Amino acid sequence: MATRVKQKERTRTAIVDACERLLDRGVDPTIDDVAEEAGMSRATVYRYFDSPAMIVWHAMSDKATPSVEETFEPAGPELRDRVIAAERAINDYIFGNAHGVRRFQLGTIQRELDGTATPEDRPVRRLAFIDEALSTTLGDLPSATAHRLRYGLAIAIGAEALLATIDTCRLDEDDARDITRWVCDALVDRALADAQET
Amino acid sequence: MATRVKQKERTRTAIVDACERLLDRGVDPTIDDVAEEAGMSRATVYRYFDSPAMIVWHAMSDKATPSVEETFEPAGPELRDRVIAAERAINDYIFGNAHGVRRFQLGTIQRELDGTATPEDRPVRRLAFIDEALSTTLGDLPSATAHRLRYGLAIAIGAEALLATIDTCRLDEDDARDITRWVCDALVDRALADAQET
DNA sequence: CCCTTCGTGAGACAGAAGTATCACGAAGAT
DNA sequence: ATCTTCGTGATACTTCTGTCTCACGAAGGG
Repeated sequence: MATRVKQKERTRTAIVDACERLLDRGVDPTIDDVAEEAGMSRATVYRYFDSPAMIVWHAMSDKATPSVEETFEPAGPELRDRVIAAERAINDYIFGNAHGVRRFQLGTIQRELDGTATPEDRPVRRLAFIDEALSTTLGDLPSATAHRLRYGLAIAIGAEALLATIDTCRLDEDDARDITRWVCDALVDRALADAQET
Repeated sequence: MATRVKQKERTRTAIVDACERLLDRGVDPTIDDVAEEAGMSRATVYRYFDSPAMIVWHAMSDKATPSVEETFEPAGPELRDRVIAAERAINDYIFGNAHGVRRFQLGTIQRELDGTATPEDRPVRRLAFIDEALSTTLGDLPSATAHRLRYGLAIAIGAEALLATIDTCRLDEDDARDITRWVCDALVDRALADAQET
């Protein structure tokens, strides 16, 4: 049935691209800003996105993030090294783009409050890195342990750890990074210990 | 020189209380709503708070949370038990009031983006619980280890862990809680191991 | 008890969010 | 080639945010 799919796709992309350009310029875009930058009517933008926060959310989702390949290229097969490589890659990005990350997080929470959160609509980026980190060891871990490690790491690697350490506890960045590394390492220890016991 | 301190205090409290009542009624209050509920002028409310999010933030801060005493009353001196007690108390509250917690978090992030975040303006609640959990063992841990454990736990116990597990990774609540407990336990293991080495 | 100070109320105003309506014109079908 | 469908532009309107001004009146000092 899908009518005028390409046209809609082009419009949607144009909106998100316009928003990205505005974000790069450092402005906090309103719907009007995005509409003007994209060269289209306010009404059209509203047909695609409910709120400015949602456009920003999609624009940030499309932004360049570190690549999984480059991250693990220098890493050996050791679980500990690979996890630390993942921590470094993701948290370098997160802590280095704190402002944009917070804006993105604002969108995530708003989606949840609106009830407009849709599970399938974006893959969780960090999980690609975590899974790659676990890939060499996955066979050696009980599946329950692998599951706990996967999502335990997801708590310590990512935007939420930034919010907890920097924004809430008001640690400085070096301190925060030291702690996230320590947490990741502790989770690896525990996962390996769980594996031994079985 | 503080003039009319009590009057200002009364007005401020009236605003926050009005906001709490509205939140209890399930509405997402606007400034107008709060002003009407508090029986005062919009202008007055604006004199005390920059945005609706900030009123909500303060109202949520004042809401009843579990008490430190009750939480640790049944716990022994064992670090592991005390940490798990803290995890249960805080995360029971967090996961049980997810909606309000998300709204609160919205305010926290917005403060950070606005540059209006003020470190001293609220104590970080979870740290009171974490410190009470560590209190019996603190002498046995190197200070660097205690520091890492304190803030490592702060990542796993609290609103941000809810955001990471439920909202971002879309785990169900039981799964999420199992993982936060496992993370806390792993951090305790690692802290005790660090202490041994020294 | 008076008088200054200052918190408050009332209302105007601008900007942005968000909704609704209608006409236009290009995409897709026959 | 013609007709229908539907995405878009334009525009008006409502609500909320956030700022500002000015007059009132009670608190607190003399």
